[in-house]
Amino acid sequence: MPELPEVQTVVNDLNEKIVGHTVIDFWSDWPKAIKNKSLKNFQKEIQDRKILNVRRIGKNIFIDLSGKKTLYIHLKMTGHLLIKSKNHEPKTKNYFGDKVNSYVHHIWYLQTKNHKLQTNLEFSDVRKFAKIVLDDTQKIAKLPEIEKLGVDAMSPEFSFKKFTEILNKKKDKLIGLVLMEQELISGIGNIYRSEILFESEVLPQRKISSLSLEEKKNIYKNIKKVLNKAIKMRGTSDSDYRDTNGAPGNFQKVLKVYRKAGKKCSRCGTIIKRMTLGQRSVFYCPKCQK
DNA sequence: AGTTGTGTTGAAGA
DNA sequence: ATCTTCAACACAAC
Repeated sequence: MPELPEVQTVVNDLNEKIVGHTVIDFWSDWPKAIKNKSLKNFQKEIQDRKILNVRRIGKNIFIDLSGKKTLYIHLKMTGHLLIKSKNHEPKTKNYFGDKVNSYVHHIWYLQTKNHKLQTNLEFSDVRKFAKIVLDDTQKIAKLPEIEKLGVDAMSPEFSFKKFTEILNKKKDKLIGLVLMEQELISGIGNIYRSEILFESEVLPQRKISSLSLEEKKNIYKNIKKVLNKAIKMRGTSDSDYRDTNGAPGNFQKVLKVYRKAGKKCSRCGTIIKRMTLGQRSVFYCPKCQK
């Protein structure tokens, strides 16, 4: 499941590999993913645009194109972008044959100006929940779902003061829910909320109003720490997520509680528990977390 | 072989 | 307003 660290990994890869390339064609067998125009118009409007820059807010990816257009992509649950260069195979092991990478429903055909490099940007998405929008950069920024996004969890603007302000507005809510709410803080999903709260030794079902200053500081610190570590490890490939080479990340190797129900806590040996919070599973150690 | 779990987000229902 | 449920969709696991 792509959350902030996975999306950051993809954005870094795209900036490294496809900036400067021009879109020469586009193919799709699932045009439903394109939210604001027909396949035909999408193809017409993206053609000959140069890729200038790639950025993100929370889990949302923005590919800035020439002519003041932006390609906005949300990977949702199983979406991942693959970069396949025609001219040279990836230096490392080739993962493109893996089943998880085989559900390609959209392809951007790219080319460098001198025609030296031909590259496909392919979008694999088993469950087809992903979203693609192409529009003026300004209009993308004004989309309701973008405009209402909360502060990005890894941005410098997300200070402890800001975190406290957010918490103060949500005193009656549960910390396990607040961490996931994209309109409050953007970027944290189901995997990292469990991991952050484990590291913070706070139970997910705790009410905001019951948290001490010490606990709040601890949670804030661990949001940055856990996400940073996950970015360094190129994200979690618990199920479908893959990087632009089709390769899995590494953070699943160091998960402490996520999907560990029934297993022993790495810190104290107590059996890790699972509960449902906001229609999703949350995992915790009943002894380490208070 | 049918049922269930999986999790992101937006929309619909209460 | 605010909370809860569902729907989008496909597959693995039971």
